[in-house]
Amino acid sequence: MASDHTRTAILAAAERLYADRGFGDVTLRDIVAEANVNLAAVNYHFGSKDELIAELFVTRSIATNRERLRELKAAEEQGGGRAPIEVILHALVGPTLRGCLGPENQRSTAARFMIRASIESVPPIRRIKNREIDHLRKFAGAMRRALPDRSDVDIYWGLNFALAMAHHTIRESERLTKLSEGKCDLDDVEDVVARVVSVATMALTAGRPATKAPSRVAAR
Amino acid sequence: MASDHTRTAILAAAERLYADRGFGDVTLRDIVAEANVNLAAVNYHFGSKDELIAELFVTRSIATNRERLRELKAAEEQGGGRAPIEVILHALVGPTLRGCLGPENQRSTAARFMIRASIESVPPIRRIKNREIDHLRKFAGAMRRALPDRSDVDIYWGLNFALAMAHHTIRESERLTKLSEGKCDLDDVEDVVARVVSVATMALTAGRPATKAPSRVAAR
DNA sequence: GATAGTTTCATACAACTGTTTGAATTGCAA
DNA sequence: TTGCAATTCAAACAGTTGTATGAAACTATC
Repeated sequence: MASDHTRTAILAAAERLYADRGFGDVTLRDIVAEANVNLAAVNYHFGSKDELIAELFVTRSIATNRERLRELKAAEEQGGGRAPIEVILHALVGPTLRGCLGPENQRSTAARFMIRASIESVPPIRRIKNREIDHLRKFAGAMRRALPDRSDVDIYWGLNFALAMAHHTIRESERLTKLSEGKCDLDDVEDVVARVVSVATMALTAGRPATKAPSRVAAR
Repeated sequence: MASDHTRTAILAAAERLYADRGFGDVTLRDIVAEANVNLAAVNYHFGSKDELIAELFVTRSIATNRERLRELKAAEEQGGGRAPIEVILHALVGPTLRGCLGPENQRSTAARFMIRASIESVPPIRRIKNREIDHLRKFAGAMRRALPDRSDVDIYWGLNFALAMAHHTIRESERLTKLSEGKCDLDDVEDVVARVVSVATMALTAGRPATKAPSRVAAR
């Protein structure tokens, strides 16, 4: 019962700070200062710093996965159990990209926190992270249904590359902007999503499905 | 002068530990224990922990970039100043992938350290990292020469996606193995390189070169 | 072999970490 | 109001961190 105000303030402050500065740099004292609560409040309400991080991660993890699965299910139901591969990939990378890119002021703290979590991987998060594999398997299943001719290996590689492009673009968005001298517009989120989905779709549909190596590259 | 033995031992131990466990978890005491030297030796030989990390990163950074550029230059000279895009991409992602994947025992500590550095980005490294942009620009230049019809934007996105796939595959290699139940063979490095190069090539060559969006994706 | 310069070593230091403690304060039910 | 539990708070705790110190052990030159 009670107001829960302190708990909430700690969660919000922690998420914001972790998202901005990473787990390594943020101390409990930083968090309680930002939240305007007493130092001991963290241990009182959460037990330990690790449990605070874990709660943060679990909450956001569930929310993100739910959003992705919602998009996926809607697409599959509409297609009678089989959604186009582009739409599946859209459901996979869209939510995260939309949350982490776009104009500065409308970027979701939650999404930025999740990116941090996927990068820095502190112990409390690493322990939980295995569940995500089950989540990804659902997408692999949908992709298999969309591309019944492709081998499992190709499906998993396509899934891997789709996540790679989405996450890397978010993580290195600053560098890409600088490298391209602003020519790559990271604020146009839907364009970014379209590019990632497009390339991932090509990766999954091009070449001959049967053979192991998807293409030959001149070595010399 | 002198033996330099201590210096070298510290560098080697630090690189190994950082590569394995990340910057956050490894203390100076871990390093000197692994190197069998006295605690004060680090500050004596390097000045500070940050300077040790910086020296490690600079050294490896130069070496990796030199290897990539060597492959690139050889290819361009052989092609009369214009190398095929596949070969350029091969030079870009090949060295890193070869160093970080493959059978456990032959993975290069240096490459794994660089991956850590590209992920955890501690302050001393962040300061140096800007130079890499100049290095990437050389690859962007080569890619532009290989694909004169492509817009700069597409070139940079292709470059970004190529690095994305390479780095993400290395970073999440364990998860990909687990997700695919071993079906994706991360030890077959040349297959991985071929896949990354193949997809990146498609990203750079498919669709119509002129328009901004490389392809349309069904939004519904 | 004495001397000067370099390198090692054990030890101490100050700063910071997450956590604990026990007393004060608050909120609410009887 | 009284009583009791939940919550807040300042202070201290024990552990770890990177760094500094000054004496000891080397190494090479004369």
